[in-house]
This record gives sequence, C-alpha cells and structure tokens, in this order.
Amino acid sequence: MVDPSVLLERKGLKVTPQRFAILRFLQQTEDHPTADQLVEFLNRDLPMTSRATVYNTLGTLKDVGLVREVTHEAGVLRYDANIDPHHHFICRTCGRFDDLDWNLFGSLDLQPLAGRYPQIENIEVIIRGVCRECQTP
Amino acid sequence: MVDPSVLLERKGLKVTPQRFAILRFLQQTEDHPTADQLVEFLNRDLPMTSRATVYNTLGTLKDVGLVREVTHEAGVLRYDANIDPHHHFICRTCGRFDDLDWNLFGSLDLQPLAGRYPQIENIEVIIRGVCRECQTP
DNA sequence: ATCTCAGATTAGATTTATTCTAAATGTAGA
DNA sequence: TCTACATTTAGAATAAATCTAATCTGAGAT
Repeated sequence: MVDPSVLLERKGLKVTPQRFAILRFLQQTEDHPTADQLVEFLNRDLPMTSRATVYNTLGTLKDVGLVREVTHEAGVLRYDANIDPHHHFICRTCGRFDDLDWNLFGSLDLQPLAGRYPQIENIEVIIRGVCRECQTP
Repeated sequence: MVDPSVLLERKGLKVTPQRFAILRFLQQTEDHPTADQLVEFLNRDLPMTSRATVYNTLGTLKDVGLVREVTHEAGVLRYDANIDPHHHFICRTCGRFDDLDWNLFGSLDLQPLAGRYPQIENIEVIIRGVCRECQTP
C-alpha cells in the first residue's frame, strides 16, 4: 500500500488533507464507495470536507489515473483505487461489488476486434448474479 | 423482428399505444437510447406520451425481461431490446455504444467462479476505447 | 517576517435524471 | 351501460452531480 502523499506528488498534485484522506480511504477499503459515502465517512468525527471537494477531488484523481470510476449500477457512481485491470461481480440482491482477478478467464483474445476497433484502452468482464450470502437456502 | 404486440401479450401485458411504440422503437434502433431520447422521439410528430409513462413502461418492460438496462456510463441509463447475451464496446470520445457478438471470445469458462458465486445470471465483456471514427489521423 | 497569487476548498444555488403522487382516462368483462 | 382495475398524465418531489463566486491556504518572492 503506497503512501497517498507519494502517489499524489508523483502526479504533480499538491497534497492536501482532503486529497490525502480521500485517496487513503479508497486504498484501504475493499468496497467501491459512492461520493456520498465518502462525504459521510470523512466528516464522521471532524467535519472538514465539503461535498464539492469530494466531487472535485474524485474528478482530479480520476483525471490523473489514481482512481477509477465504476459505473455499472443504475444511477450510482462508485470509485475504486484499484487501477490494475480486473473484473467485477455484482450481486443483484445486496448490491455487493467484488473485484475479480484479471487472470480468471485466461487471456481474452482481442485479435478479432483489432480491425474494427483500433484503439482499445480497457477490458472488463462483469458478472451479475446473487452472491452466496443472499442465497435463500 | 417479432411484432411488439405479440411480445407484450406473451408476457401478459396489455398492449397500449405507448408500450407498442416504445418497444418497437427499441427493437428497430441499433442504438441504446436514454429515457429522454425516447420521450423526444415519441412526441416528435404527435405528442401522446408523457415522461412518466416512458419511465413506467421501461420499468415494466425491464421487469418482464423484454428490455435490458445498460448502465455503463456515469449518470446515464440506456435501454436495449436486444436481450440475447452480448458484449459492448463504448467509445470514450463520442459515447458510441456497439453490441458485440457473444461468441467473440469463445466460451468464457466460469468454472473457477462456481464455488464462490453459486448463482450467476449474466456475463458481459465491456471494451472501452476510441472508435475508428474518432481517431485523429 | 509578510506579501502575493495560483490553486484548493467552501456553502449554497442550480441543473439534470428519475421517482412519486393523486387525478383523469381507457378498457375489459359483468 | 356499469364497474373495477390498469394505465397514463402533469406536475411536484427527490437525489446526484455540477456550477458559482467567495474565501482560504501555502510556497516562493521580497
């Protein structure tokens, strides 16, 4: 787990308390929080981060590639500090959102796409279903 | 292309002019329109469909499985009458949204997931990049 | 030390997509 | 025709995200 300050500096961004806290929280959680959940968490003890800053910061972190936007649910925008390629499982019942290992499916062969789509930047498999915890036995 | 009336009746839904028009439009377009684009189109010539009805109808069509919600863009919800499994390409520049053939990647082996995720309902590969038309040569 | 200025943060207003509500309409069957 | 229920409707309400204009902060210059 790299120090958030180092990551921010590498990207030429000033290290502010808000940026530090947001990036560190995203690094540490297994989850994929929404902007709103971030506001909630950051201000739980000591309110020091406005809603607008959370949106601004998530935007800049996304622009420099420190954070990914995850947009696989209706009306909800989530954020992920795991920027290595990986896949996702989404539970229809509880909304649980798991990262899945990139190598799960072996190597996806993109050859058939190369002609029609000359510039491919990201590939991701999305699996939807009901997770073990939500099974009704 | 199956008659929308037949599809609606099979699902036990009353055939109304609005439902018919919405389903037929989704069947005929290559695109993945938003609710707003549907309202716009349906009322172009003769206004006869309210915004609420478009949302209601899309909701019921989704519930009975005649239509799929596509949720891969921030803040935008699109609809697709192609309910056979398939993949998607999304252009970062123009937002273009193409269906890709299900067999493009051969068969995805789900065996490694079976233990952890007992109930898998849908799999989809999402490819993001820049389409041929948006290339700057 | 203090000044300056660009960048960062802020509260609150605004915009946009979606959902809700309660009334009006349409339709199938008695 | 009458009744009952589903559907549609306009407009209000909600929620997420963006915008705005003012304030704050801190690193380098003086």
